[in-house]
Amino acid sequence: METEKNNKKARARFAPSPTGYLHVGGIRTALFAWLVARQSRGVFILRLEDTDRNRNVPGSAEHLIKSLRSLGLEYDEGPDIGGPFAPYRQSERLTKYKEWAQKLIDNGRAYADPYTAEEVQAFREQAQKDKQPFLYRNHRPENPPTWDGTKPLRFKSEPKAYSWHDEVMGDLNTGPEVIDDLILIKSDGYPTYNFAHICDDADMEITHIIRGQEFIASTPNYLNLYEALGLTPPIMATVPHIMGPDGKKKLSKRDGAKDVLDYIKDGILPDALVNFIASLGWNDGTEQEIFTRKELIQKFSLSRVQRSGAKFDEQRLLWVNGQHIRSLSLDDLSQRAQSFWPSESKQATEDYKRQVLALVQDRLKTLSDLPLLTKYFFADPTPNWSMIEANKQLKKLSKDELQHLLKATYDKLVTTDFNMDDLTDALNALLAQTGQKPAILFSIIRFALTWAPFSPGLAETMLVLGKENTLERLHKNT
RNA sequence: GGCCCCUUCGUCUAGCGGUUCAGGACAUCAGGUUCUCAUCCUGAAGAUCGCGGGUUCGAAUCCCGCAGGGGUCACCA
Repeated sequence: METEKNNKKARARFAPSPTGYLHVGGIRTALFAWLVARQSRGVFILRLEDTDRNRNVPGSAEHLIKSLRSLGLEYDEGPDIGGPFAPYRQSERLTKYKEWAQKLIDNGRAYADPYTAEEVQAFREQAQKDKQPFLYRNHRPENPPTWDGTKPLRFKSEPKAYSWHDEVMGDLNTGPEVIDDLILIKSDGYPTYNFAHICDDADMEITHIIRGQEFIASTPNYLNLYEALGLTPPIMATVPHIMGPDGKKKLSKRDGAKDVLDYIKDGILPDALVNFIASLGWNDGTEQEIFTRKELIQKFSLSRVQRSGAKFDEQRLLWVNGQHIRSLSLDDLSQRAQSFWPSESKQATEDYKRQVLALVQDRLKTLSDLPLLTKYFFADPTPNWSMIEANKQLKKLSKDELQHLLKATYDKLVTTDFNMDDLTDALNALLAQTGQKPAILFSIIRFALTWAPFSPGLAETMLVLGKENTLERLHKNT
């Protein structure tokens, strides 16, 4: 059957329900749809599926929108920005669904459901007891009442076998036994997802539906509905779930699936998160692991998406993030780091911060590591001699001996020009002069300057701290 | 229970009948980079390709069973 229509401009939508925040599982279908749209220089659409009034959570639509923007998944049509097929909120499109429903009623393909919810529930329980799948159509009434909007409106299905192509899953087949009379419009007047998404996709000229695995079982029912409405189904792609820590069940909020905005707040770069999520279940067939956004748009293809679920691995996310941080220019990194500096840095100049940043760029796994890594560049560190006790080499020396080494360093540096070459020469000269191993001399100097468990190279650190500051800190510890 | 999908190192994966006693990446461990941490580089360990049958000169790759896992059978999406 057909493969991807990459040459044609896609209209791909992300259609979440505003029922909470977006986690990595949810963002993945958004990302894939976005990639398909951008790849074909087509259109990415956000549509809010808010037809279940009980599940809507106030504020979650705004949160969803913020999440998409934070990740750089900009949409071209959506509830807040409009577009040629507005509105993009299903609760504002009720008349559209009524029109589509009327077509089905007129063709004898929809009818009012005369049963009460309790009666249907009784049928369902009986089926379960008999270990049979529940099919409403086995109870389809012979002479249903006229639909007046107070009862659910059901689709009168025509059971048959289907084969169809899914961009991710390949060719799929089912028999007629899975086709049933779904509810099109609920008794509260709102359409079900099953009906609304088909109407909207048609109205909005959607070309690609990308959705989670849970919809695969109902796809034949949708195909039946498309036929009854005289519609050609869009290209469908079913992506597997991202798995929770146990590796078996899909990742859920219960497993602690984080809000994607929290990753950004924790210093994960949007490009890194996008790279990571894309490569959870997708690769381009080469050994490349790190992709820029541009490369993803070029290389992504639904047909190379994995059919099995993948476990979310935060370790790997951190590695991907580190790779992206390191590939950033200093300018770019400075921009992104702005809100992550420690409070001690308030007085520091931009230029000084840039110098510090250059030293720690290779050491950042996330931007939120910044305070831990840089504090001592902005405020005098507090001496902590227990760190010396814990050091295998230094604990062999007396405090006096250590202070002598610092004094010698001080004296040498007073007459040293603070540039990389002269500092390196001075340190080498001190090694010769004191007869100490680097493991002793450099360690004690590093402690005196930073009192931190780790820091960049000695000469670089002194250079950024500056001569005055370096001498002062050495002096303080003698 | 019916229907559908999935199953390669701990994890993410490459692999589409032979050049693979299965390649890469994360994580782990060891070594190198004048001190630490990190980066970077090198190396090690780690998968009887879920199991059992077939087809074939030859199978992780094709076919059939089985098992395990997942999804679904809502007036939720």
